[in-house]
Amino acid sequence: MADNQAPSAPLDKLRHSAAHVLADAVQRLWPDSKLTIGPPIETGFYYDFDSEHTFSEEDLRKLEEVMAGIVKVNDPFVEKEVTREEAIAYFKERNEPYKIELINSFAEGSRITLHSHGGFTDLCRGGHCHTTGEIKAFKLLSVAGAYWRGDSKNKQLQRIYGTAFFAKADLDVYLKQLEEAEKRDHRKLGKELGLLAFHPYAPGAAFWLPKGATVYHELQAAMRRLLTKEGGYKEVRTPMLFKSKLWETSGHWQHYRDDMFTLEAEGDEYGLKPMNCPSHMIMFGMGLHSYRDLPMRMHDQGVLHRNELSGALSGLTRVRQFCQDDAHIFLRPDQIEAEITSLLGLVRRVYDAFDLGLKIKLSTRNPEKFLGELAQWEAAEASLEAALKTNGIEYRIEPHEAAFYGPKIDFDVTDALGRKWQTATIQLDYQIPERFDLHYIGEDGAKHRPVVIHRAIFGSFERFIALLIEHYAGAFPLWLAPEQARVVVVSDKQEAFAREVGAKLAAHGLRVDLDVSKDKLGAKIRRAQVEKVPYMLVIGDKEVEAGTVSARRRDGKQMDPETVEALGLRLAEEAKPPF
RNA sequence: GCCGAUGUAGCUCAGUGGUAGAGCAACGCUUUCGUAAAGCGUAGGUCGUCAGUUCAAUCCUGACCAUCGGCUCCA
Repeated sequence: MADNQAPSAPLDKLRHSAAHVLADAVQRLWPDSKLTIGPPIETGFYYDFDSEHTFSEEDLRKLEEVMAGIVKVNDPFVEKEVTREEAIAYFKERNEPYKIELINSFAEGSRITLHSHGGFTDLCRGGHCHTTGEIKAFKLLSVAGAYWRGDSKNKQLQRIYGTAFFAKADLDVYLKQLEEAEKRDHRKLGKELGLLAFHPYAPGAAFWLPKGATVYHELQAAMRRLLTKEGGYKEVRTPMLFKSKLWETSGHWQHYRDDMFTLEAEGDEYGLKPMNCPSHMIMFGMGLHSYRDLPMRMHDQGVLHRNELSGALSGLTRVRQFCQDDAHIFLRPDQIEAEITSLLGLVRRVYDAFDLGLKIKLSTRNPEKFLGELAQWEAAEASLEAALKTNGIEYRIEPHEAAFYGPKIDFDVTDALGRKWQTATIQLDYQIPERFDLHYIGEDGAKHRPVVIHRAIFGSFERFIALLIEHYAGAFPLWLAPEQARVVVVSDKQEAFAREVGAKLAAHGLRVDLDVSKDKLGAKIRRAQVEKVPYMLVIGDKEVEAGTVSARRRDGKQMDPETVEALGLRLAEEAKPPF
């Protein structure tokens, strides 16, 4: 814990204390286990161990029992300040090499403290509750692998995740939430609702079934319309496969090759594009551009491939083949701030339409992996930050998280299980125009270097759809619903009229299906509910006689009878994209 | 890629060292029914793949593939 921030919030203190109690329990049951670190996190806490013993799910239950015993004894947490030498001697005697490594990494003159409860002592900056007895409501959740100090070159440790709350009721609420969240998981719902599928022959690449493809296409069309009709963008299409020469020019060969799929043909090496930017640079470079034509905005929904590590793949949120709602904006340096401001507005507008919350971060230069001059980077970072500040946007800085070509503003959405996923991004790039030797003709008649903004609003359609499925729990708003209305007959006597109703609604551009199966009405209603169809139209003798329909909404609400024409107009209006 | 777990019928899941079951779905018949599951019947599986151990492997062992929880990495 020593190299982490000392917890300040009371709940963090409780959880940090729970991590100590866990470490105590682990060493009681498996004394050879070496301690490393164990901080509180947003949803609880974890502790990383280096142990000969492999922790299993059953072990977690045993550990919980031992922890409960420690809690019952109700020992106080006690702090003791020690010198570096004392600390090293203490952990040397206890054979705790990781703790010694931590102590050695502390800056000269650091205050070093030990925290104990009962007979257990850990190197720790502090931030505990008063006694172990306060940790009444806790649960160990899972075991995972984690590298020592977060570096994949280091030894892999075993991480035990847990959570703790002040009250049992709070813990129960949290566990219930986890359960509910699992029901929204896009992988589960994607299968159940027949939206998409995967196959072992194409790991990391989705099969979009008709229903899922509908959602995909609606989103593509909506974004295309927004950007080209209102945003001043032109849509382009570019090749997927390029000779290595391009990737050398773009810098991808040097910085991104491990993530690319490559192949050989006629002795030439090719790479499948992992991003659209290089193709757009080529396009810009094909013509001569006046300063009057800038900003020039190219939108591209092309297919991208990235050779992600097999263990990193995850449903739709992390795939090897995907499309972004990508665009590159070529502009003059004096246009940057206005463009960023308008992009921030665009992102807000789209996410508000979905009622999705965003976390915003400014990712700055990675000192190990960057192209170009330091001064330019600093200028780029400053202009992004200025735009955020002028627009009164709350953000946090993520050091070292920039792309290799420039700093960026990233936008995160949280999934059903509380994991954050990056979606929208706005990246400023002074490097790539340089590498592709791009220029425009200025007012002065001379050549000038444009700046490039890489940006995406949805991010990737795949990831965005995953988040939407979870956000709506599969119950898409009308404009995205694969099947917008279902006409259900009470008995097959009404089939002819039902077909007429279906055809009339379809004529309004609505996606309508008919259920004329022999099941009872209740079964048909249930099926439509389970499939989360937004509107059901039950057609019985009443409807046939009156020549009207009465829609049943997905939430169970029964609408007043109306003509099919009136309903069609109403639904068509509701089915318009919200941006 | 690494650590750990999982893989049985279209789906959800039982199960055993002596070559497998349930519910739902599918199909057939009966029922024509008013807002969340009608009844009966039929069919459906080289138990992820490939090796090995064994008289015998879906079960034990190993390798591989895929998926899941994390780590690393990232839209």
